[in-house]
Amino acid sequence: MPEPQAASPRTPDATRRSERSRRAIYDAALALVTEVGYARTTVEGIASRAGVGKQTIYRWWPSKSAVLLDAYLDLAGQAAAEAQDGQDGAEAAGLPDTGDLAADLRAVLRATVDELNDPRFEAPTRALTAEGVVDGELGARFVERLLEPQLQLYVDRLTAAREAGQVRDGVDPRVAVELLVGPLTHRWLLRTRPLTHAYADELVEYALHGIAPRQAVEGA
Amino acid sequence: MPEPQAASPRTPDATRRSERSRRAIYDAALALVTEVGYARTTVEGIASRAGVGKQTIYRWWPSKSAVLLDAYLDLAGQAAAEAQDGQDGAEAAGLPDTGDLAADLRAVLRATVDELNDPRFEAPTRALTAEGVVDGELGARFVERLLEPQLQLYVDRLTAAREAGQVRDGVDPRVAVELLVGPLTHRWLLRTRPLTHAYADELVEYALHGIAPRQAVEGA
Amino acid sequence: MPEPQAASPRTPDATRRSERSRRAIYDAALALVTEVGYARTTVEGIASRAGVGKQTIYRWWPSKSAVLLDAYLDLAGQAAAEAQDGQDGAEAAGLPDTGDLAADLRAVLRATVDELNDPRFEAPTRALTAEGVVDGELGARFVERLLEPQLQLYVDRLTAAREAGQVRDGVDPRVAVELLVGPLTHRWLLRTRPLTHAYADELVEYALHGIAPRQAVEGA
Amino acid sequence: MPEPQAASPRTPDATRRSERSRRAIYDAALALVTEVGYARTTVEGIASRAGVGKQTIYRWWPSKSAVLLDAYLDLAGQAAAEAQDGQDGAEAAGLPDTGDLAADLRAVLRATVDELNDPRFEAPTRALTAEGVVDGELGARFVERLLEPQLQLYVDRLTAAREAGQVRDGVDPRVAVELLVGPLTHRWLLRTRPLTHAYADELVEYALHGIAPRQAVEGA
DNA sequence: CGATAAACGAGACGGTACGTCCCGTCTTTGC
DNA sequence: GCAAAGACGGGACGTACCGTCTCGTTTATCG
Repeated sequence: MPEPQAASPRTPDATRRSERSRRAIYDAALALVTEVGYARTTVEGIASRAGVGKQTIYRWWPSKSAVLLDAYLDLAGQAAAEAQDGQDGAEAAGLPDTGDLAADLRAVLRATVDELNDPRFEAPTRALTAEGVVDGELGARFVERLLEPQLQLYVDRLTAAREAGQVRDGVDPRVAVELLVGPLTHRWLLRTRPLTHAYADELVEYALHGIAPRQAVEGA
Repeated sequence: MPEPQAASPRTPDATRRSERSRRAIYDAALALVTEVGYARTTVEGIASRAGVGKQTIYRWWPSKSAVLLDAYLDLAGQAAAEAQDGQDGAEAAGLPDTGDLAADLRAVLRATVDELNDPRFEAPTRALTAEGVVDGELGARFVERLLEPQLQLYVDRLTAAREAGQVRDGVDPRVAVELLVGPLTHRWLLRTRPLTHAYADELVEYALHGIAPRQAVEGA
Repeated sequence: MPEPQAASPRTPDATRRSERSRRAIYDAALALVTEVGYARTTVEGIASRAGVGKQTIYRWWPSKSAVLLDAYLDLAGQAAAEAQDGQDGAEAAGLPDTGDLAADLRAVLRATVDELNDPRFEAPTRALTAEGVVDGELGARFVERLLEPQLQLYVDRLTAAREAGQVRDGVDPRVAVELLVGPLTHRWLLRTRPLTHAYADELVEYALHGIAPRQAVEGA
Repeated sequence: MPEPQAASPRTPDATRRSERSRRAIYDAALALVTEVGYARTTVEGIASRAGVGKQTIYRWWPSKSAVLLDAYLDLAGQAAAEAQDGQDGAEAAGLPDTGDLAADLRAVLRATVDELNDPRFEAPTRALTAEGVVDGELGARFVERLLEPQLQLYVDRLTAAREAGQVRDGVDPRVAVELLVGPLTHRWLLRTRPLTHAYADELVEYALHGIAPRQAVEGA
């Protein structure tokens, strides 16, 4: 039953789309970005490596960066699904909550450090971030689809902590999150210093002091 | 063919360099990046706009990004010189030290916010940062020539504060700096939230709490 | 899979063919060639204009030129049928034979001039002729199906004239035909000079002199 | 001293043109047309075979057919120069004039037959003629640069013959030329019959009868 | 002060990739 | 089971820039 309402002139029919090609394009795009870098990755190269016509790429994506974004989201989705399997599965992808806020944050930030240092992720993540810095639209989608959901997990965990009295009233959890994540990102993006577990621990320590209730600090 | 002793063919004679062309190239590069964005700024476009032969660009710079970096450093240098004129001039570009650490940091961070929001700086800064994220070598030069000297000013101010007992012993000033600057950069680069004075103030508050001496907090 | 007795997969069943589509394809092909020229007429364009799937064209024709050839033969057939209605119909499409060879040939050549100048025919005739010049196979079909039958009419008329003593013995009627038709075609194809009735008359005069019996010329 | 008047915006500087590339392009174009035919000759193919950038072709010619036209004119020029060397040289490329008109024309038409049957010329000549049939502008240039000069030689020879009383007064030499050349072209382009010396001789015989003075025929 | 050599403006060159148009094939859906 | 629709792998289009390479033309020391 063809939907008569939708589908403007130049809009292809998504139901006929080749899954095979989509996968091949994702794989080729990620491989090329990793191997030769973003600037030297070309649509033509992706098409040729994926064994696909160029038009098949241009039919579904407007630009190289858009392809890479989807390829990356797909990769992140897979990685998340795998990680999920290691947990009990029921309560989805929340941050751990053992009651020990500092320990929980250290674990998560250390994991983030590891991921950022993982060569499998490094090239595409850098490429997309850089592209998003310059191309507002791509950046917005990147943030919306990937970054914000992740930050929201921190916000949730910190909100819980505040309700448990571990965080000072009046602290904006959003700002608190950025106090942790901002420096990490800064170091990684700008390569000013190596990104280590020790750095993650230090950040957690300073940030938690910064947002702790006054008496909590006193009692420590 | 008499071989002169010095200066191989590939090394142009910098003393004969046309200052006029250099300036025109900087201006054209910055203007184009601002007007059409980094990706659509081309060496050919810069040359044509500057009324300069392409070879004159390739003679002195290896790539588009290198031109832009120099153009940007030139711009930053001018801006710094102007800002300098407002100060007493003798003790160069140190951070203010009124004794009130929080107030000093708020002032500096607010100024940074203003600069990042200045459309005159935004496009080239984003362009160079993004390029540096992906191109390690350019990034390194960008950091070395521009970012590190600035961060060092913070480090100096915080070191002074620590000696004055306003910062907890054992706190790494470098990490403390990143606690302030990292979140700011994060917000600006990724455009997750608007960059305001209020945000700068909040960061200073939380960060200072985080690195304050225990008793200082207690006594507050 | 039950193999039906006749019609291999590659041979579609012509009895089920859609007459409606065939007509629409002919019309679209001729219209496009006339409007945008042969080179910019595409199979996709014909299909879309005819409201027909591309495969419907490829099912029945091997190439763009083959479609156009059939479309043209169809058009020529219609034109011939119309012209026929003006005659007594019984003796089909022979050249007129009033006994005055020169007058008969003038009439026919003038009619040919008019047809070649008819914008309805010009574009497709040029397109097919040009294609046939380069593509031997298409050219052969074009000649066999269209040109040769027409030239044969001239041959017949001239043979009759020779038997009536109006043409010198030993003259090859085929060559004589080309003496008339060749120059006409030459002028039309190569656009060296305008194609007029006067030119047709002149050709008839010279050619008839050329093939006349010696005494006939003497007696004239 | 740069000429300030000439050279509109997008007009390249012809004085800097690479003769090497021009030659390579001509050779590649002619070779490809001969080897794979006009339709399957591509600008990309010519460029690649000539070891030349595509832009170098598009800088100097607007289309594939224009390239081929120039390549062909070059070839024809060379061939003419070679042929010239065989003659006494002084009186350029006029048709022979031995006083025997029929013999002279037979010689020339036979040479034309040989050239049209020469595989070295066949493919490009067909290609250009066909293209000119469809593309009026190219056709006009082809006729002007190549065909008309040749036909003019015939016109000159026939005019001389008329003055010598070998051609009837009142005969238009131009039409007379087409009486000879038209049928030849017709047979060659449309491949209706093989193109032979005998055919050339027959054409000369009939055509000369057609344009002979009345008494001349009588006296023959 | 005039010679000379380097930097300059200009832009042609061999290339690579762009994003688009069609090719001819294949697959899905509906009549 | 043909037909409309159109996605697919592929090839070529004509354009934009790349970075290199001559060209004359300034320009600015040096002999």
